[in-house]
Amino acid sequence: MGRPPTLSRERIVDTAVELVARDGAEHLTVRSLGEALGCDPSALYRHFRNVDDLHRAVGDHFLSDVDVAPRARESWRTAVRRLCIGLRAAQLRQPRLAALVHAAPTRLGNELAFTEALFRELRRGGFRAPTAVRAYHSLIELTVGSAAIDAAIAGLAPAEREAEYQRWRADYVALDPARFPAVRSAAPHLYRGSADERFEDALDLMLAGLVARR
Amino acid sequence: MGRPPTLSRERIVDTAVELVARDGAEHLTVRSLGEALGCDPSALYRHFRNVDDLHRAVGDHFLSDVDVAPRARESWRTAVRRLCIGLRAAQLRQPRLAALVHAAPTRLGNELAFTEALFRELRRGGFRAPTAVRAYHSLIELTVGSAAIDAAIAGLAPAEREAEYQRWRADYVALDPARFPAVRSAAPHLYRGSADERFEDALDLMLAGLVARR
DNA sequence: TCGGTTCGTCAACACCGTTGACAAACGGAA
DNA sequence: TTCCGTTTGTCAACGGTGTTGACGAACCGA
Repeated sequence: MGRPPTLSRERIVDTAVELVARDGAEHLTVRSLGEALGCDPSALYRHFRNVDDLHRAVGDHFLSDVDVAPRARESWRTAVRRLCIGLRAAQLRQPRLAALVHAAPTRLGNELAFTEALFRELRRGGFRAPTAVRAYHSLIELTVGSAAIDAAIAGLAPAEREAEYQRWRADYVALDPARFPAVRSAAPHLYRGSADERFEDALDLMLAGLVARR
Repeated sequence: MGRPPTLSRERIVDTAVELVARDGAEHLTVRSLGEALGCDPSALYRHFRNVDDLHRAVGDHFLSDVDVAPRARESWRTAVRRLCIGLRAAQLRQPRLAALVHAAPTRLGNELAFTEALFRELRRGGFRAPTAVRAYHSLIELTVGSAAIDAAIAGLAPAEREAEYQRWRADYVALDPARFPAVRSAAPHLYRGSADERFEDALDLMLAGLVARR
């Protein structure tokens, strides 16, 4: 009964995902999404309470493609590493969500599956409950946290991103060596490579700490 | 020569800090700041290139009370630990503003002083430039990132915060042991203690990794 | 055929950051 | 003293954002 819908939450989310993939997350606006759907922007409010609600749905969609299935012949350490990298990648695919929502765990479908997988691997690594929890919290703090701060820059186009890094580096290189000797000598090496590489560095450091502590 | 200025970067930043403290960082806009200063919003552009420039200046202001002075008889590891904990504390003091700023380093006075101190200690710990930079990036990623995601919950009153943690824990405890065995058995230990303690756990893990790698 | 319901459209509202033209207020030079 | 150049705040506007309420088209059941 009533007018037949041309839109649906699913179609909207799918289009939003395409739009983010094509133009970057910063171009995902109610108006651009309306245009991509061929409808008036305000029509979206028939399916989502507000733009945050929409962002959540899009974020959930991205979280669904983290591969949490156990793999044969994979060490617990490699598995934990892979899980965290996958979580980060999924979160960076929806920056706005990564920056806001991760203050609290959603405790819903995809996130539960991920959490189970992470604890499964930690247990396999020989960590008992209280220690495993501390390791879990540490890994999540690093993975989700770093995704949150990398989200903004990850939304940029590669060329712009590199230009931004270069600008930061230039500022550090230009420092007075008398006042900032340590920073100055480290400056040429700052913000080389990708944020993903820096995250993996940090993750490996933490994993090394975990192994040393076990 | 020229018309005498009624504004200055310092007065603008001070007013912005008051405004953030009173209304929260999400209400810090060019227009509201102009009103608080009793001037036209566009006047701010005589002192800041854009709103990002302003945000960095305000954010840097909050870093001023991190103690970065070197201490006698303090190991590099203890010093690095203290510096990171101090940085986190400063950022959690203005949670919402931290959310605005954390995307990019401010590269201004207080942040430079902090960065210099951190590199000074890492160098003292025997790390050479490229390795020190990787350690620096890892520590910052963890410290700033975890502050970003802890910011929201840190703003709550202690009682509310504990109630929130208990709610999360209850959700995990209520899970079906058949589908989520690993999470279920870890559940009673989740979100015990403070976010600060969990951060220090993670930091110690990373420091242990650093030592192991050195 | 009629009423009720759904849902996309349209026009507006209240914000946001930012810019360019303009005027007021000064110091120095003529 | 007059005039000029410079600084600096004011003003009006532009294009962008999310959001809302009135409206009408399109359908179903009675």
